[in-house]
Amino acid sequence: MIFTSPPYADSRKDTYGGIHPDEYVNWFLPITKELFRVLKPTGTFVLNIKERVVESERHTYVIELILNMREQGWLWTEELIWHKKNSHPGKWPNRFRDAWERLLQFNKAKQFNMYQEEVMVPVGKWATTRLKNLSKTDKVRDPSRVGSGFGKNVSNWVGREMVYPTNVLHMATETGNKNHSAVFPEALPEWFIKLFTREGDWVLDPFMGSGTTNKVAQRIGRNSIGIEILSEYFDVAKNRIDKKQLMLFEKKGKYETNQTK
Amino acid sequence: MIFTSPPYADSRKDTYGGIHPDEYVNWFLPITKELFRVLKPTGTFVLNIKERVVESERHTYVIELILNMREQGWLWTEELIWHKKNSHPGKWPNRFRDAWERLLQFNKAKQFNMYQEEVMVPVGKWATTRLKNLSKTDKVRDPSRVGSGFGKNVSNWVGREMVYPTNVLHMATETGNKNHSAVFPEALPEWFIKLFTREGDWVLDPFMGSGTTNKVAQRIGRNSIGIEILSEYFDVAKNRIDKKQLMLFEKKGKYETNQTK
DNA sequence: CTGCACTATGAATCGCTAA
DNA sequence: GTTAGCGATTCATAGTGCA
Repeated sequence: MIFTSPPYADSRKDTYGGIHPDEYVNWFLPITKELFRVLKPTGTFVLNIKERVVESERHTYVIELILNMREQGWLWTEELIWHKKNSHPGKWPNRFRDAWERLLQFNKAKQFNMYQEEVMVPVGKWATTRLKNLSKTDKVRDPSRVGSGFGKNVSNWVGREMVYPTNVLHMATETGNKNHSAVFPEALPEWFIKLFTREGDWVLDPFMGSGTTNKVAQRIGRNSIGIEILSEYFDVAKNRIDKKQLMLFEKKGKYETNQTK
Repeated sequence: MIFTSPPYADSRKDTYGGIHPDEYVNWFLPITKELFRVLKPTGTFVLNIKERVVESERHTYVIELILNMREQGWLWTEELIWHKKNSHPGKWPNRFRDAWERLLQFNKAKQFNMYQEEVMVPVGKWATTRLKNLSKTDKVRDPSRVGSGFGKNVSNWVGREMVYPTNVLHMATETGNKNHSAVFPEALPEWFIKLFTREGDWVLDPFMGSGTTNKVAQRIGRNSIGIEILSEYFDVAKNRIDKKQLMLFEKKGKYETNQTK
């Protein structure tokens, strides 16, 4: 799988060079093309992104990116929401605090690897009271009154302690650490790595930053690759990841590089 | 303001005729053009919508609609999230339960009416413990470590009981009632009506359905207009809205109509 | 009047089978 | 070969009724 949180348009000018929102799509598409090339057919690409406000409007580069990636062959399977429970406070005259980001799920084929049992969550408190005494209809399949075809057999739920999650993830941002300005919590890549890979599988983060994705991958027994253009971040990542795993990073040799800002 | 939840593409085949996802944008654009015409310059249009899954992919009609509406002159000011706490259960091999919908905010100008104090929420429990003992840095403006220009003065929060909300709304869908298949909770239009209008202002719902928006508008002292093509829904709405308010609905006369399914 | 027990149902999606 | 129809699956909430 590929999990990444690329530099947001213009928002990290001091650290990453800052891509202008209007140029963002054209800057990113050559990269997604390579990601499409290297991802296995059963793999998944999860892109954590959010559009900036430009001149009082949400900029359209994210939704344009989706449309263009579909032209490259990507399937836009799903969009999950990361609800940032402890988002920055603040007050603006025309909007409220931005407390969510997109987690765009792309695939190469309709059939892909997904291990839903790995991310189950505890059932809600309602279950303890609801399932204490079952009525007669609770013990058989009870079809919906509106004829939707929906039905339920409540007795199937007795003893169940874990249920499947929804496509809304509630996670707090991590605070107070790292020399890296775009910090997502470890729980975020961990959730997707567990969901879309098994032990020994490979995880790629093409915008490694301080290496959170790779650190998590290492901790839960996945192989991983990180790519990072800035040596400051690379140094941070090196200190966070087990040394014996760094062979690929440390490879010697000269490389041809394009000129970049 | 305009608040509406149009028929979702194809999803209510039995009740609304069902617009095919591929035709959805072309079907909706003439309507948004008229909405643009009638909305005041300081007004706001809030569109509650979510894309269907078509052949294992999220369909692109919503994001295409955003792009096309901007061509009409609309500003895409913000996208808020409605987190549906009690979303439909269900299990699928390739996705989880869909627990959120989009609330797209469009405006005609950068300056619009917004009454943020009307939707403040109680401060979280963190305040009672966090503010009990203030450190030295808590009492002055403490700039962000990442150089974002953000700063905070914690002592400003002492004694505050209400705070501004975020752009993520947590509300349960309404259950067990109504002869209308697409029920959003009254709290949803209520939040936006309070935020974007004052008493006596006008609220329009061009897809009235069972009249939830109009009922709420009436309860909190706003004038409202609802438009509904199906007489069954109109009858439901009539029973939910105070009779003396129905003059506009009851207007006599024959109308020219286009042929519709 | 409060609390508890119980019931109904909500913008769903996938895959198989029959037409 | 394509499409339409149907069965299977599964949480959390609000409302009602009764003690």
